Amino acid sequence: MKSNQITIVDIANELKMSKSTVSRALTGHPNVKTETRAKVMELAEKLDYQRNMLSISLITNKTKTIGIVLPEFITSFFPQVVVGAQEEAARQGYSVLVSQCNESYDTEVANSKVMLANRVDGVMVSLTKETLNYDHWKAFIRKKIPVVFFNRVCEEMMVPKVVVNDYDAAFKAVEHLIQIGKRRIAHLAGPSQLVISRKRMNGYRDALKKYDIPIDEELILEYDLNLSKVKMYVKHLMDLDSPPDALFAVNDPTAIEAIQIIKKLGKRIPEDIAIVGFSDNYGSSFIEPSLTTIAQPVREIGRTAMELLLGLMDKDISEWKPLIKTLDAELIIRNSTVAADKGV
Amino acid sequence: MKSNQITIVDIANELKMSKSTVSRALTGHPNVKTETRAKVMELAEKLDYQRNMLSISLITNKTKTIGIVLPEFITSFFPQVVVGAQEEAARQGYSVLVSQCNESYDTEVANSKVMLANRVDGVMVSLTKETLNYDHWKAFIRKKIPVVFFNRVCEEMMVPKVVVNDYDAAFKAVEHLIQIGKRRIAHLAGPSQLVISRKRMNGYRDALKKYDIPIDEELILEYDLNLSKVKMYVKHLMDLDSPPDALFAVNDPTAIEAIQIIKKLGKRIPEDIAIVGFSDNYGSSFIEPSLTTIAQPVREIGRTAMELLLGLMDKDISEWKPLIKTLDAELIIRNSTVAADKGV
DNA sequence: CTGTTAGCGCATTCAA
DNA sequence: TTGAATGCGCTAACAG
Repeated sequence: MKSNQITIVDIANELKMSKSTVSRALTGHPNVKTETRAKVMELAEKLDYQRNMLSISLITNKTKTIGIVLPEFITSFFPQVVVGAQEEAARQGYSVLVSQCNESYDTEVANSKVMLANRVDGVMVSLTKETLNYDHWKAFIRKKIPVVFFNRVCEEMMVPKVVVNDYDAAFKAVEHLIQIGKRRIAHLAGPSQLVISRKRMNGYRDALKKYDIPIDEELILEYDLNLSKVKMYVKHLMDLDSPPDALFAVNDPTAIEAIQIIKKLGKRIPEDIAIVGFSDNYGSSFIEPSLTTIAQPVREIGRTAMELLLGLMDKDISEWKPLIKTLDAELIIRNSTVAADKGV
Repeated sequence: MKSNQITIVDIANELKMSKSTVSRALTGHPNVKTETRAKVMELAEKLDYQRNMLSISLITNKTKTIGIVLPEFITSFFPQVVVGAQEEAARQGYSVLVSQCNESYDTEVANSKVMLANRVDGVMVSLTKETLNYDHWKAFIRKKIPVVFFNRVCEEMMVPKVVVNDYDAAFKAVEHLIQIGKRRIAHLAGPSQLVISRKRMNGYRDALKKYDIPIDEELILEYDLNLSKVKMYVKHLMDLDSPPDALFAVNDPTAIEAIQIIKKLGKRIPEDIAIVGFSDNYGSSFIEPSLTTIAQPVREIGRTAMELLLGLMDKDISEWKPLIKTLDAELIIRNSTVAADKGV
């Protein structure tokens, strides 16, 4: 079926010249008379000619499109990453195909197929919390399509990754809790298949060790990031014979949920229990008490991952270096750990 | 440049049959011997063959891709709409190309060109707050590419649109403020070029009229949705000789900002001033006091818009009906208008 | 049921 | 500097 859009042929006919000349004029080829080029450009403009990327892609075997596959789209984190990534992509003349997986492994696999079918030039991936098998991403490497992971990365694949210093940040967060005098620090951790969960957990453990605080496994709960379960875990912790005096949550949505539950329980934050989150999501600054958390350079993560990915574009697969970029995340101290005295 | 991916030719050669047979087998054409099809499918599976959508699109002149152009990606609203839209698209075998405009008209125009170059089969659009000229979208109609607007719609274009009953919802919100005894109700409105701003404004005005409350233009401020300016507007209102006893904000981010400022000013909410927002964004339920607002069926908006758009796909342009779907938005009453008595 | 041929829109050889 | 011819990977029309 013929397209109903303007093509090079239309321009060529109108101008009574060959398609190849028109093509050359349009693509900025040097061997075209200035006058000819001007005529072509003018008519193209007038007819609102738009290059058909499909045919160009078919020939060049490049689509100038990057796939971005995300675990979810609900928290403010991933959309912001996309903004950074898209900015960098646009700057280098690339479009972006975004898809989110509702934290489902099956959807992730399906989305990876969509990316392949659309012949993206590369993919930027953050894994779902369910993902344990990486064959669908390894297939990209086999087909020489570059993959860059960010945030939720795959450890066993030797490809570039962009992460924040989760370990250090978690360490600092817990150290902060210790420094304000807390000793029974609970950790509501993420699922252990996620590297970030494990790193944050390690930071937590090592901070306690450094200050010779015995690690009480009773205070460490691993959960699947399903927010509706936070209530159960928090209640469980608060019902312990010796309840925690602080809580380090794996992320902000979890911490925010916990704050609301703890307030309903009639406990004071931070006096009875101090709380720290991770990511500085929207809302963390105005929940009461405001949440002490770790701020991640969100857009920067997207921009960097895209930069790394596009950097692989013209290189042979043998030159792909599994560079791991670690960006700094910072502790932001707010009222959930250090109460401000302000009149209400 | 040859692709380094498996093609139909590879399979045909290996199996010593014609490309057309392989193609037919792969696409589920009826006229293929079961045995032949089985052989092809098996080898395709084994070689991890992936159909090249580019060439198919070039032939069929359909990309099975829908563009979604958004004004921003920061508030939780638009990403959620995308989730709904993407679900429906996937259900019907379509991919989605998402781009956001940072509320910039120029970026919107640029993004529309990207969509054209990528030959999307249709676009789902919500305008930036700057957009006053719609030529770039009219060009789509001229090229027979269907356009559906949602949320921030273009009134002068006769295409399908998905909106919520902004007028009614605003009316109900203000009526609610009146019913709890407020009389000097201010409105921090959105830019008047946005239809939603005007509709919400009209709902506000008509509610006051219905209850014979004189409209005080002093209490109506139009602003550009730049949150950093909320402080100025709120202070201005509170400094009036006769300050407002209620505030209807054009959206939740604005209302949340206002709440924080008013609290710092030492005023009580809702006693001194009650506040209502619009959209029920993330955070509105846990800011203190929790925000009375209008809940929009966010995913439903995305799903419906995509449905409308895909519904136009096989139809001739003459059959495109400028159907306007209006979804219901509901008032959610929280503590920013009706204080709950709870011990702290 | 299977093979052959043409062509989608364009960039890119090779000739002129 | 320009034109003619080839083909990217695939589907569809036409034969056999």
